[in-house]
Amino acid sequence: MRIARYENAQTVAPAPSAAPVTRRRAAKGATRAGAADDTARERPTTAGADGGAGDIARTLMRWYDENARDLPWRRPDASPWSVLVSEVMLQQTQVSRVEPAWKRWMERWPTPAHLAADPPGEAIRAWDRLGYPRRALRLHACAAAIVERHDGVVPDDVEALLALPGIGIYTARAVAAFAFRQRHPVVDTNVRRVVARSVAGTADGGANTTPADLRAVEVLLPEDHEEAARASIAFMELGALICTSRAPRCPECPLADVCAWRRAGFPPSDSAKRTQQYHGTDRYVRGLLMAVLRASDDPVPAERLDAVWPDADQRRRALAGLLTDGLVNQRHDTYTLPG
DNA sequence: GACTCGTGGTG
DNA sequence: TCACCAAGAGT
Repeated sequence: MRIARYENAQTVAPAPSAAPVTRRRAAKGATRAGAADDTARERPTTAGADGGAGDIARTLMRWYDENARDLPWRRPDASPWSVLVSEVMLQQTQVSRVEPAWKRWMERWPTPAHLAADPPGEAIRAWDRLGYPRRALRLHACAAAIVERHDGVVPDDVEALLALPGIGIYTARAVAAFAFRQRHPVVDTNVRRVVARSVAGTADGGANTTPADLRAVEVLLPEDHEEAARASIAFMELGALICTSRAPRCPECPLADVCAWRRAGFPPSDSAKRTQQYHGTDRYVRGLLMAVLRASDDPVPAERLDAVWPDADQRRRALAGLLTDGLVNQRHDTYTLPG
């Protein structure tokens, strides 16, 4: 795990303190020595005293059993295709926004062959406002590749998955682990953060998954494949629910007793946050153009696209980019989603 | 490795 | 309010 840089104190979550409810209990008076920190009582389990790697995974799995969200793509009857779709939708998009879109998507296109049989523009339209519509286009291309290369069956090995459009280092491993219950380190931003804090003692992980990250997580996984798959999703769930980027709930964390970041006094991160404005950017104008095209069943005249944004130069850049990306087709002076 | 690519939730 | 940030991938 790459050692994190330090960010300015402003963006760092305050070192977690006892919640009011724990204060009340403390006021009643804990007499046992060492019981003053009754935040420990709120933790369902604690990691083993030796702090071994296996203990972290097992502690996390026990915590996961009690605290995991009931998400449809995690259910035992979820198909590999449905898991793959969920993973692509979840790339940079919150669970709360993905869930309804995923349900509609799976009802309409229950297999790769169903999706591949429809034009890519329909995938882009159904993607609606999930963001990054190139993901929809790649997911459609992914379905077509699965049909062509794998007889419509989602492949179960990482290398074959990695070769599919829109499937990168994270998603390939996530599908192999969660859909096929294989033993692979699955490293996303949540896992990088959990391991950076609990093991390395730094506030956050790196921006991308490195081979070193994969090795650091691999040694934490149980040997058993099914248990490794459960541990992997438990790491992610802890990062999503407890060990969050902004306001971690350390008093509720099952790893609090072994957390290196906590032991070190919650040293801040110095990772430079890049100021990202959205409104008025080329990306924003792309979004405006795509919204018009998604909403129309007929070819859209250029004048209608011209109306979405006053800056003609910016409009032209955005539209050119969309054409280059294959998200938009041009016919004479009209535009459509790709057919 | 830095940069691009949407949209909305949140503290 | 507003800056951060959310299960990354591709170039």
